[in-house]
Amino acid sequence: MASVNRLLAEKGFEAMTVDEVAADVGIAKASLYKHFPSKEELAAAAMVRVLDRALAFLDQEAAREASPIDHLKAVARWTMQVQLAGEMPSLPSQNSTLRAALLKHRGYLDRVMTVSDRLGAWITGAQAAGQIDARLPPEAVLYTLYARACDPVLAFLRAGGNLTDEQVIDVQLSTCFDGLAARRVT
Amino acid sequence: MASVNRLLAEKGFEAMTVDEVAADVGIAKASLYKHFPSKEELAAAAMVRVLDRALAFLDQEAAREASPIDHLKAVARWTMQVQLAGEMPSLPSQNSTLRAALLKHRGYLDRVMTVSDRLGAWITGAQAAGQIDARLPPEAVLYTLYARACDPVLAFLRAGGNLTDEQVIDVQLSTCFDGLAARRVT
DNA sequence: GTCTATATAGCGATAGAC
DNA sequence: GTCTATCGCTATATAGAC
Repeated sequence: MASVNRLLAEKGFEAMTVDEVAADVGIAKASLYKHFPSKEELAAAAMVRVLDRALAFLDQEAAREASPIDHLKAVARWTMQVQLAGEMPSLPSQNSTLRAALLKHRGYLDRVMTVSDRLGAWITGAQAAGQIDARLPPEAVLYTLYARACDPVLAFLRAGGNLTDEQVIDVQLSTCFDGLAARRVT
Repeated sequence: MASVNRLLAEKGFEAMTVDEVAADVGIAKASLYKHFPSKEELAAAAMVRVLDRALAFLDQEAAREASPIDHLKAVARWTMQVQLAGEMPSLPSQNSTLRAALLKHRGYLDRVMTVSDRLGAWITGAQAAGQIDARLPPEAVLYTLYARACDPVLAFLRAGGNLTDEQVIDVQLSTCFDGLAARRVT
């Protein structure tokens, strides 16, 4: 599962081959197919796994005393940390066989819905409290947070070599919540 | 070339097949291979084409009387318009054979460098003028603008059905430059 | 330049022995 | 549950005639 996660993050679904996964795990391809009926199901299991990690983080975060926007920032930070650690399988926004398979996958859809509901509560809470721009559609905020999982800027900034991983995340957290434009009042 | 652009935007490099391109154009696959020596070169030509369109837009924009940040906003808007029009071939941030080919492709690299230089001038100009947050590394701003070309939020917001394409772009322009957090002073 | 036909290779998936 | 061996298909790329 960890191998799939890493390869999926590294190369994407189409470029990842089942042979590679099997080789990385150290078993035969046929053995892998005894556990997962298809490449799509294999990838879906990796997606479910990361969503379970996300749900566990949300539980932990909900127990913490903080304002809605601080919870959202913590979520964004966690998401980017997972991506930089190479453990975030990239979501297929493009049309693909994986996308079709995920849209029929109960376990995946249920988890996405649960995560979205819980983030949605923080988003509307933060908007009501004047912490998140109330003019933005809540879905736009939600999608923007999800997009932190596949933000290509993280890898580019890291590749630049001038910033530590934590600095990269701080920059992106600032860009995400405060924008590129200078703020007259901080 | 337009077919490649569209298919590349729709399905990505790995999922796009040369057969599809040939069928879409209405010629035989072998005929296509008389013009382009490989699938990578075919895709690279599409990338070069969109970069030339970008350079033409930068010329036009440079002739307009405006402050650096307004130029940058216009560029971001143009980029998102092209993406929503289905004419933006997605950049391969992941490892792939295309990425390797592009890194050896003079025409592509030259154009990327030229675009980056011209955007870079506006970025540092906007930072000096206090319009862009001066604490952000200029590369972070540059990469963030490039990332508008493959922002998955655009497609998700459009799929939601509640916003017109122009509204989607306005929301994302606001998110990009002003951030998710509410501004105390606008 | 365009076509038909084909070479070549890699991939997802399966058969069947142990 | 794991293996070796292989099927069937599709993809990139090429040969060679017109």
